[in-house]
Amino acid sequence: MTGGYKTQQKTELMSYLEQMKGKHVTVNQIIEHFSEIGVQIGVTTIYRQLNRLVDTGLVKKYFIDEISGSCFEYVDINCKNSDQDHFHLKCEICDQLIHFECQEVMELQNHVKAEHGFIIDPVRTVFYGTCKKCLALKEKVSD
Amino acid sequence: MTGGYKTQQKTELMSYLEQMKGKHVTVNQIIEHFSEIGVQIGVTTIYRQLNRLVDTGLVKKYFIDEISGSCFEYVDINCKNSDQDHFHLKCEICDQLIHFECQEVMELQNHVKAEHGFIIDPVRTVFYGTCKKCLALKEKVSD
DNA sequence: TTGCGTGCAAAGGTTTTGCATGGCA
DNA sequence: TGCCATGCAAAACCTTTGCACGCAA
Repeated sequence: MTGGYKTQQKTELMSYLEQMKGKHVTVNQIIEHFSEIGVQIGVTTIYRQLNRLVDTGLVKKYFIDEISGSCFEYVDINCKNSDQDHFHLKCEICDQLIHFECQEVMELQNHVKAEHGFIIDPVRTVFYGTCKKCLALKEKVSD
Repeated sequence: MTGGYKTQQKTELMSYLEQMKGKHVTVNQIIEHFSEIGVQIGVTTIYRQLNRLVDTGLVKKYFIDEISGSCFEYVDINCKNSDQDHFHLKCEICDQLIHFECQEVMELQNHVKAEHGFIIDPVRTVFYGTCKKCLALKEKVSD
């Protein structure tokens, strides 16, 4: 699928990414993880594999201001093909990924297409913000 | 307001940021600008002042993957509550980043907050998809 | 055997820090 | 005068690239 040869490093990396599905992972986290479980894998390899995965669309790359360096996230392919019609909300505090089906978003999609000529891709678009729980917690603290 | 002494470098930087209000500015752009108009200002100073401005909330810092390095944008305090919030559209084909102010998105934001208890963060959220030009090109090709 | 994958070392780029100097109040 | 701001140089990062070696097919 990804092409090329099958190596231990690739297998281990994919395994970890799948395990962390729905959460963002930094290169440092990956390095630490492999260090902990005693798997030998070079930084260069991690970067190269991640870039390849991003190119093929299996992994999404994004930036978060509090964290130095970029984050990566495994994208579930099954999700990709089955239901095109839902979006994701992602809480920046607890990292929870929320499946999100909502008529209003569909309408926004139509509006943006009609008025701005832009077609929004639901698979890649993630709404970042603060979820219910974390919001409640936040308000509690500030009291 | 910003505290500290008033220096030529600070004044020049603020002036440029205000002039570029509503647009993203990279450190490189700032350096080039001052080089062009013949104002002496060190890179260190630019970073230090920008960080200070971000801390005070006068400037927002963005991380956008298509650009190496971070982006900064002056926030007009007067408009902070009205129409300062904008989103970004990013074309997955041509990589263009589009500033996007739209009533419908604000409404969606309100809806999601009211119905789903989730507060969408405009700074972090990017709509991925296909822009007008690339869409036209796509359709042309498939004809 | 072929050629991709790996990993070291080095380079490239962005941002921060140490420190001496200069400028504001 | 006192202290903050500046800017050079160097360091600290993150990421990519060159190259030789190893390993999958």
